[in-house]
Amino acid sequence: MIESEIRTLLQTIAIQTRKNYANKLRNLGLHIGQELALFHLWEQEGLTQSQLRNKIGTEASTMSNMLRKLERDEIVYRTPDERDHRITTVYLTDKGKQLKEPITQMWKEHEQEMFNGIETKQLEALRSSLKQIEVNLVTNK
Amino acid sequence: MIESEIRTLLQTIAIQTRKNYANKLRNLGLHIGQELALFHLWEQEGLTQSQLRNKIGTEASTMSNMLRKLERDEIVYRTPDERDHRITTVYLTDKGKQLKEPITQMWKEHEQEMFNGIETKQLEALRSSLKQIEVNLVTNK
DNA sequence: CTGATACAATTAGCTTACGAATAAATTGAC
DNA sequence: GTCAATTTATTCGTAAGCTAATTGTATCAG
Repeated sequence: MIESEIRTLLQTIAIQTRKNYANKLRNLGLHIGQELALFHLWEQEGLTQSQLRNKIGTEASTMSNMLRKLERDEIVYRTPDERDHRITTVYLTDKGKQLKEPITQMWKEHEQEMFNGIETKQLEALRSSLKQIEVNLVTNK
Repeated sequence: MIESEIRTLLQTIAIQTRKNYANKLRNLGLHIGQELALFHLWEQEGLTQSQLRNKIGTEASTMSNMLRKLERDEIVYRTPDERDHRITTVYLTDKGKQLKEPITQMWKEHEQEMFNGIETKQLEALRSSLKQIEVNLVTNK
C-alpha cells in the first residue's frame, strides 16, 4: 500500500531529522525543541507562553518547563504582564539572539542534505502535497 | 524559500502525527514509540534488542528502558540467548499480539485523514520525493 | 459585592530519548 | 592460553512531552 509506505517514510524522515538536529543543537548548548521557541521569539519578541505554545503545538506544561530551563541558561527572560498578572511574557537575551544565526545555518544545512538531487518542479509538488496533509491534520483537531 | 517551507511543513506534520498517535495509543495502554517496537516484533518475533533498536533508529539505552516497561506491562517478554549471553531476545506475549489489530487500525485511520483529497498520481510523486529524502538523510549518517 | 467560572501558568508523575559510564560476555591477536 | 578490544545491555542524569491536579488571577452573572 502506497499510503502506508508514505506514512513510514514520513516517520523515518522525522526520526532522522530529530537525531540530526539533536546533534547539532548540542553543540550550541540547546536541546531539541528549544530551537522552535527561539525561532518564534526572534520572529516576534514579547510573546506570552500561551502564544508560544500554540505556535509550536505543545502543551502549557511543556512550555513552562522548557522556558524555565531556557531562563536558567540565560537564553530568555520572562516578565509578568502588567495588565493581567496571570500572563508572563517571554523575551530573548543577547545570548538568545545570538543563536539565530547558527540555528538558521543548521536548518539550511539540513535542507541542503534533504533535498539533494530533487528538482525544483518536484519540490513544488512536494510542497503542495504536504500543505494539503498539514491542512487535513490541523483542521481535523 | 520553498525549501524552508517544506522543512516547516514536515515538522508540523510530524508534531501533529505524534499528538494524534499519542492520544490513540493511550486508549490502548501504550506510549508513543512503543508501537514501532511492536510492529517489528509482529513482523518477526525473536529479534534481539540491538536488532530492534537498529530498525527503529533509537539508542540502546532507550530500547532497554522501553522494553523493561513493555515487559512489566506483560506486552513482551525477554529471554537470554543461549549461544551468546550478552544478547537478549524479545518476544510478544498474547497481549502484545492482540495489539496488532488496533495499532494497524490506528495507522489506517491516520492515513485516511492525512491523504484526504490527494489523488493517486500526487501520492506517487510524494512517495518518490520522500524516498529520495530518506535516502539522503540515512546514507549520509 | 460576591460567588461561580474561566484562564494562565506551574507542579507532580509518567515515558521516550539522549549521551556517558559501567558491567558482563565474547572475540581476536599474539 | 592470556590479555586487550569489541559487543550487548543496563544504569544514571538530563530534557521534551504528555495528563491531571493545583495555584493565582481575572471576569462575569446576579
